[in-house]
Amino acid sequence: MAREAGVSRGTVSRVLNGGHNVSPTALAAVNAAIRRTGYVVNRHARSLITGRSDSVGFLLTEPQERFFEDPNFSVLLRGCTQALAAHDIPLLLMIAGNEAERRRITRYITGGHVDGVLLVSSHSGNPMAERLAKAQIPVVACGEPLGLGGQIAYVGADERGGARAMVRHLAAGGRRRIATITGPLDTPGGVQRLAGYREELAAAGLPADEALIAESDYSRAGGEAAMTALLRRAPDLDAVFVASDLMAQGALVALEHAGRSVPHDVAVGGFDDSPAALATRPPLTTIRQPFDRISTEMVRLLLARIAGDDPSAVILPTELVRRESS
Amino acid sequence: MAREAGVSRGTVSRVLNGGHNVSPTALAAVNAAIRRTGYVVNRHARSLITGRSDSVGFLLTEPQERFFEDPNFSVLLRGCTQALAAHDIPLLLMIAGNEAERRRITRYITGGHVDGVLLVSSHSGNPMAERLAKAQIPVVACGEPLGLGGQIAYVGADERGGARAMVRHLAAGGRRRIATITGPLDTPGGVQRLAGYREELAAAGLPADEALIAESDYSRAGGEAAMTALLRRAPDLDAVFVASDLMAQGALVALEHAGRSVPHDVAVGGFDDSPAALATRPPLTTIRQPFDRISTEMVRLLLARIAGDDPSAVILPTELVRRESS
DNA sequence: CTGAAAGCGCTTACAG
DNA sequence: CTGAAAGCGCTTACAG
Repeated sequence: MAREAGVSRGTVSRVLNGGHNVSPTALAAVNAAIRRTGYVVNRHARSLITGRSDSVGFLLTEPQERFFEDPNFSVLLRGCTQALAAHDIPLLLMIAGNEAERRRITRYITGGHVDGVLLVSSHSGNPMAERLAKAQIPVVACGEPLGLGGQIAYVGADERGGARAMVRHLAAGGRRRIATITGPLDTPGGVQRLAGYREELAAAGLPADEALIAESDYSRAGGEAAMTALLRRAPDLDAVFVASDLMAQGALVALEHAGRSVPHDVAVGGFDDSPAALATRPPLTTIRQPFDRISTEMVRLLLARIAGDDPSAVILPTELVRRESS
Repeated sequence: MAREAGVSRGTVSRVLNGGHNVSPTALAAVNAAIRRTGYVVNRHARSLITGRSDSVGFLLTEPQERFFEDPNFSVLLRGCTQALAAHDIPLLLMIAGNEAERRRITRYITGGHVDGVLLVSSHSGNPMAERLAKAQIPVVACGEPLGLGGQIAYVGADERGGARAMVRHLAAGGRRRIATITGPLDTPGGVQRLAGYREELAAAGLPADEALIAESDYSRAGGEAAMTALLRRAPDLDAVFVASDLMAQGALVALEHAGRSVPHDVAVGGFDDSPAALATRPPLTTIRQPFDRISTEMVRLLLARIAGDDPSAVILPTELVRRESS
């Protein structure tokens, strides 16, 4: 290659790395030679020197069923792959469903095989975020990692605001006994969406009633079970804000079994605007999470972290999407 | 490391690469030192020598909506990640939704960044398989790549047999006007499942009727549209075999709009046994594709290809799963 | 602005 | 079975 362009290997390398301190003549010669020969740098040789891998990990720490079932993960994964591809950075997919895998993957990551990791998991109790932060690995989480304030960069949606918007919408439709099915209360989404529900109920002058609140697990089956429990505890409910579309799918099944028509008897609101929201009968009114922008921002923050920036947080707005379920 | 174990770097390397030609004493010393220091080989240095990257690509060549919508991809992706993790091989996710991306990724792959690729795409008309094969990249496809017979290893399910089993099941339920919604007829799944439908209809002594056949695109919306068209063309149909669960989800919507009850008026059978099959009302009777085994086999074949084996094909059995839609 | 040289951390013949 | 040595293809001070 150097011979092909009639310059030294050092000059070729300088061209490849930004073209600083290179004369226009040399630059042109090298670029021409690159074009002519289809030369591609050997990433391994480069990484051996620089100590960087020029790749990042997408780490999913969820039990395997969740990944199968919840379309949100695919959406996020695809968005991040795209955003990284624009920088010509490959994404390594890592799935840590249990402690053995978490150990193996931690070893792998701290071994320097990736420059940073995009961490996706609904549960914030999981130990990966902390371990990686301790090992000085640049990490950007999806959603605020509870209890690790400030140590880890993250991108989140305005969960609380979204929840309030949904409850406001249900109340505006004349509903007075508005129930909620929450996500796990050890997850930021679970906590924030419930907080928004409570706030808006108060703002609307509706009484708080713990019988109208059921905690669930973001799964379809969990949503169905929670809805069944709510109907037993509070048969007079006339609306329900379900903290994920997938759980809402389950809730609709329970409502159908109970002979309640949607939205006539019970108005239903979901959260996410995932593909699941279009798969239900009736289609779900829901809160749209801007997954495209979330992925883009996660990648931007991670690249900045890798370049040495301090951790920062980005909160993106959510939006009410009206369909037929309420 | 060599010093730590009191042997030469050559000996350490030999231990790391299988421990051949190493005395038990040296082996023990090296292993102890590894344990003690938490030593991890530098993959880049190793790759620089061996010319291999010790990683493989998972290449998805689908327009982006499909990946969002179709749970089969996630299932496959997860299975392959797991299977590779067992060999400590990272998976690079690559998504080529358009020609520009295909070009970039082809360059990337032929640049030696991965040792082989797992190719997933329903359409066989796409040019990646051929390009990669030409560039001598080990490839294993999911489903038989049409028109590339023998050049490319692949793993598939017994699509035709599955289709036959479903039609047999519908006929056994007393249905006589059995329609079908096919996948795209430039995909192996589209072709094979339709062939199975035709064969079994003939075997059951039921007349063939082209009005009962509608081609679609594996999407939910496509399934809905196709079902609507079928109901118009053949209002007397009493069953429909839909070539994917996602399309069946759409078909159920169309049937509901048309006021046909399932399974009473129309029996519905899907294909895949994807998570979508459990999300419908009623749950779908479907043909189970053994995605777990498919991923495992794809990985096995790819590793064998990389090791120098000739391309081979594996066909896995499918199975009827009875639920409530027929 | 540019070239010669050192060195990144491994693997692999080659002697012994 | 083992060590010394060469070399993989880059990048990066260092002189000039």
